[in-house]
Amino acid sequence: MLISELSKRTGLTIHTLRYYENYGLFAGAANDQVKTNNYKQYDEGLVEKITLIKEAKEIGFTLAEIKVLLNDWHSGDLLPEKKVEVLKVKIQEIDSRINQLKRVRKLLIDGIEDVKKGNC
Amino acid sequence: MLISELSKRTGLTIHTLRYYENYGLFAGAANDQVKTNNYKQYDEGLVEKITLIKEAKEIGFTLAEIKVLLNDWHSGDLLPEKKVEVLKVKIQEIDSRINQLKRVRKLLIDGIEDVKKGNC
DNA sequence: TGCAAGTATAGAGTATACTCTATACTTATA
DNA sequence: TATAAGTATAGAGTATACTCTATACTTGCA
Repeated sequence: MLISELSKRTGLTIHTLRYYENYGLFAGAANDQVKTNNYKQYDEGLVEKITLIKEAKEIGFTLAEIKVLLNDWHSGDLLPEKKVEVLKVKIQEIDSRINQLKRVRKLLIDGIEDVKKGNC
Repeated sequence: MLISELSKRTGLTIHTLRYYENYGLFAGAANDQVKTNNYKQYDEGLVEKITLIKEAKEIGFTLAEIKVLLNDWHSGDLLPEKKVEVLKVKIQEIDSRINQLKRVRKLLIDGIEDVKKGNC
């Protein structure tokens, strides 16, 4: 598909997609058969990949972190044990974020109690 | 206390503290008795307040959101019911963040299974 | 064929949140 | 009393992640 369809499918603007492509998060490829233009084709699988990028960003990973993760993942030279390890580290990061959110959640719950008791 | 101590107590640099103060997240006050300088005094309670700011930032709230929250909180004209409501909204935001993290966590767990099964 | 719409590339501009520098004044200490 | 360290203010610079503009070429459709 061309970039405008990729944009529709992912909900990201063409500008953002081009920014991500230049950043190195993914790549389209011009069709060698077509000599008249340099239009890039993006394949189906990218939709899921970009959805993952969006999700990772929303939970607080930076583009730099996401890039490393994706590149490690797709470089053939990462052994299965290494892949499992990479995932486990990310899971730990997520767990500590969840715990931090729970701590703040508790502070807010306590805040409600305080307000109800007229303590503030 | 003066700004350098506030910096030590909160772990934020003097620059960052001044940035936050200019941004309107809190304020120190010069001592009227002292005419020779304009050094600002920051009181004890600020340490906790700034710790809260740090925590809120880490879980993804922007300075703008934090400012609104703090200002609402300390403006006398917020009724207790309103305060409870503000807190409940923030708790919901935290809950949806936790759920998003759990979704991604599950993706990663599935990823480990896939690697172990040799699916990728 | 004309022309609107799509694509590519390069580069400028923006928002957020710092981070650093310069300048000037004040305080503490050897 | 010099001088190093601390403080205040203003403003410039930086990093991240876009977002927009300009330019030029290509394609699709009336």
